Amino acid sequence: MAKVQKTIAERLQDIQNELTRAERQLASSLLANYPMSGLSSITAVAEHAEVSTPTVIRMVRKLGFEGYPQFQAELRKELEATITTPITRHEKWAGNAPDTHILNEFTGVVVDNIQQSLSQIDPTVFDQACQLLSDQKRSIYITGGRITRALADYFFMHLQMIRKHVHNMESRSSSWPHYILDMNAGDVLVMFDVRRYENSSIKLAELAKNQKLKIILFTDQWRSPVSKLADLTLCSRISVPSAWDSSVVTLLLLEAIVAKTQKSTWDSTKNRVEELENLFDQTKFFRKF
Amino acid sequence: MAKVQKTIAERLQDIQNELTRAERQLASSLLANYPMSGLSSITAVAEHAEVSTPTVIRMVRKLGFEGYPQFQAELRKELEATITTPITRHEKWAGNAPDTHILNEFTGVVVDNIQQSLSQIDPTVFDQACQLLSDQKRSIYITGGRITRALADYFFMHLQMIRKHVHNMESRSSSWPHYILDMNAGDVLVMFDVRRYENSSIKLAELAKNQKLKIILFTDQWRSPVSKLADLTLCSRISVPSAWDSSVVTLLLLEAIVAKTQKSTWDSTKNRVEELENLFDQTKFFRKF
DNA sequence: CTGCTGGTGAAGTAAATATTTCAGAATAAA
DNA sequence: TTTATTCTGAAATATTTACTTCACCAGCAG
Repeated sequence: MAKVQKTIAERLQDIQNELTRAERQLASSLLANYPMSGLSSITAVAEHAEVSTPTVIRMVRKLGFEGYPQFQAELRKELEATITTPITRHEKWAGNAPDTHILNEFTGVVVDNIQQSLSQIDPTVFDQACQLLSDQKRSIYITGGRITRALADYFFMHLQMIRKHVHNMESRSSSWPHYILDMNAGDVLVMFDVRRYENSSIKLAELAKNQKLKIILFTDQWRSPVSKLADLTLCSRISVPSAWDSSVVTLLLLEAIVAKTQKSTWDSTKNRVEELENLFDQTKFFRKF
Repeated sequence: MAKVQKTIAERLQDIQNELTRAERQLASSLLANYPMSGLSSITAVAEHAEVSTPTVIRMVRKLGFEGYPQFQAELRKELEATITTPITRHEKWAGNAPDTHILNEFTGVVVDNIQQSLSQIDPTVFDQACQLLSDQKRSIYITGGRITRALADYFFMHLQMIRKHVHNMESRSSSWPHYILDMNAGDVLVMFDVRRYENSSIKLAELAKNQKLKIILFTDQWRSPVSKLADLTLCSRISVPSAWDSSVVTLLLLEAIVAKTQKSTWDSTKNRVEELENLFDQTKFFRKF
């Protein structure tokens, strides 16, 4: 079994007696508030320990590094390993596959994306979005682009189960004027726009703003230009090892919004959902199991 | 009481809207593994984010620092405060929300679903599915149910970019005979069927079997009855704290399949994709940024 | 299409950091 | 005291890093 690499701190301790006076002075200064003190420039480190810069270099070489930058890089790596243990890293997701299998690789990145996206989301924005979508006095209009069409459909279908007045806008921008004609101030426009941002989106957002609509935008980490006009923007990380981007995080957000909206409006929507279930049962279109 | 100084991460979040494209790209790169990525030289940071060094300086100035070294010093200070107070265990997904917030609850369950689904997937089944879908001699037919319609559409759109002869079957079962008429032995039928399994799915699967089609089925952990007829079955865990089920894991599988299929057929599909990109460029329908 | 504006990075410059050299200080042994 | 040896930092040099300038190009208003 491979020997675990010693930390720089340990190595410093080990070679203590091979060090000269000035070097020991330096070492003790470094260990004093390890490892932060090693992250500044060689000059700062030398001054802080009250030794000369050549002393720093000589000692670093005794540790086996080629030069100060190499030493510093190692220190950074060490530090990174220390602070990034927030989640137990799954080496493998698909148990039977080697961890180089695309399933494992892909899944790892997606889970990272989830974590990072979530950590950057402002929960009040999320809550406000749910708030707007629960308000039955507002009509909801949903629109997606080439890629996000499917997400828009999915969201539409679920919202439709929860509440009235949900409209799934056609993709063709020529059909938008008809929708816009019907929109009232305070209505909500849900837009999806991810990279290869569509020119038409901006136009639509502007029209909607003129009608005093509230805009909820789902976009990627680089933010569609629509975000300047949107009232609420929710960003997802979408890069994965693939020729195309991932929609997983966005879908997760949509489902979470549906879950919360459904919970908060359960009293008023309970009947609606039950009726729907009955209708499906009656058509014998679905089997129970 | 004095206002607590915001962290650089928070400040970066705050000014997102005032940032330009390249700057956002940089900000996102910095936040990606914050704060370690900010501790190397300006050159390294710029390269890592794939922007130029002037962009780094400009953004750092927008944050109110005089120059990069000042920015870096602040980061170090922040990091020092963090590591000397190791309270920062990541119990939460959405950083600012309490862990009882639905975002955290929901996300936790979804990530569990991902892990469990993946651990139960046979990678050879996954590989075989990719294999079938890469084979340009076979036509592909895709069909989804009420809930899974959006997933089917999403999959269709991506496969269509990769290869020829992909067909998105209408939902109405009355239209299926037309498709079945065109199917040849060896063609592939991709089916989606999750709970509240649809009666019509079984019928379609039987018809397809008669035509000697290969069936790839996406279903839930309890398995649609179609799985008895399917050649390859891929199951996802779908329960979440919501009135409805989650499609996140299924979407993840679809994207992974697309990624692998695209990679394995890249030589032959490269031109197809590039041509497609050109067409989109020519229609000026999308903007570059 | 035309001329603007603002964002961007290549290239050049300034400033620092890192490294080498070397003279002299400190130490130890004769 | 000499003499050899080792250690040290000032100063010179090499290398990187930080910053500035500017031409170019995309996007956009007219």
